Amino acid sequence: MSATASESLSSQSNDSSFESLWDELTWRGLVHVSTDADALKELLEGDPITYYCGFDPTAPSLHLGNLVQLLLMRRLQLAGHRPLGLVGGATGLIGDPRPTAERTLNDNETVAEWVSYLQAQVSKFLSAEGDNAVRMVNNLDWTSPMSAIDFLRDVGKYFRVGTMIKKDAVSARLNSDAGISYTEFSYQVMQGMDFLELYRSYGCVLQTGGSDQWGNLTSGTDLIHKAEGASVHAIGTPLITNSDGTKFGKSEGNAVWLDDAMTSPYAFYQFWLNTDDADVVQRLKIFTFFSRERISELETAVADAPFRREAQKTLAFEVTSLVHGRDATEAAISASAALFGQGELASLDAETLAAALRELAHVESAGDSTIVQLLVDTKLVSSASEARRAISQGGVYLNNIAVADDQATVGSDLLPGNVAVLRRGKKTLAGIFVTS
RNA sequence: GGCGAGUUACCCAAGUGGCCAAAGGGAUCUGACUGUAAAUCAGACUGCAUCGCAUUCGGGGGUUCGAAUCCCUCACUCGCCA
Repeated sequence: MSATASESLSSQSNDSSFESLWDELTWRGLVHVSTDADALKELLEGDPITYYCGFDPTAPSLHLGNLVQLLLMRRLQLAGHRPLGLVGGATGLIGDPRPTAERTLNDNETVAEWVSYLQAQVSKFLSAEGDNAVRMVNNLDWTSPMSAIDFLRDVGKYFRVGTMIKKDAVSARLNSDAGISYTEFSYQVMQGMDFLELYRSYGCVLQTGGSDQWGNLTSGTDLIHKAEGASVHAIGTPLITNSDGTKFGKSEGNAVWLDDAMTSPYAFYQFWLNTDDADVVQRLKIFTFFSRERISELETAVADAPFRREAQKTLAFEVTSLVHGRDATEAAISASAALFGQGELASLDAETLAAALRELAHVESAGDSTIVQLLVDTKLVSSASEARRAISQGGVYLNNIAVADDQATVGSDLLPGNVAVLRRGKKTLAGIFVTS
């Protein structure tokens, strides 16, 4: 990821036209469930509080679902509150129960490595300056020294199994064929313990997370209530869904990652650019710092001139800049313009074309490679059979010309700079750099 | 510990000896229509290859000319009873 974080951090602000931060958060649709709303509203308007949100190292990078949390944290920080960024070095070793099936355990070294990656990513989205600078914590630090006896006596006693099995995540698993291991069953206890620890060490009184984490969030508030007699708070953000019912945050079946090595800035930009009309306003509210006035303008633009896709373009620009920085975003836009522009590919100059192709999946190849092979090499398809199938369905294009023959090669009909653009379907592209 | 039920392709789910590479639905992909949108309609959807071949129905072994389908065994899951 680029190092342009501070530049965009300093340009961010909450919308001052709202009476309170709470009103803005609810307007943006960021609150799906919470503890007592009136109390929370009052709390957020008062003196700075300390709050936290946890991220488990289940992959080498955070993804778009996590971005919702990061931006919520940032909004709270902008209002003067003090963030704790928790990366779950301990909880990541246990595994949060998914509704469908047991997780595969990752080994300690892998998890430790992922912890360091996630810490760097979280840090990027929160300011490290001022008296409410972000502080990073790792639950391995207080979990690891604890003995099993201490855990069961000091923490376990506060947890009732009846309550634990009623949590959605657990009951879903108990009612499924997959069942649940004691390991994952214990997850909510560990997360509850985190909140208690942060309450004691930092005076942390608010935890945020996805609504699918609600059971884990309340496990913390309940524990603090019992162990310390204090009332603390939790906010659960909604699950972001697409209006057509599909899962948000998937591109070509893959998760959209924040790490530019896992999802290129070009692919990231394209993901946002392809947002449905029906979803774009909601996305602007959640993923940008635009004021409600600005968002309202864009909403009008979608209604009046949907074909111009102004809202999508603005959204894509904003979010890509936020995550990858301005320079990478400009490059992604240039590449998009070159590849999806109205003009002939052949009329582009070699420099522009090469730069655009480097934003895509690309390979070097000899001129006599078959199109089928290149489709496979560029990962545009996953097998030679699929490549032939795609060609016979008329879904493969070389330099915008449909490929009819599955024996075809790149040939000599190249674009300036000895390159070719391979396309599958309407918008899945790859670059070919011909070497000989 | 005892008894019963189950494990099918990305997901759900049919199939109980040959007509099963395996019904149906969802997801996904492609085409048409479009705005690099949605909805709709059509097609595709194990792999390699020119009718064909190879591998697949939890793992392993067996019966049979032939098994996802029958037998043995191991693993895992669910339920009831202890």
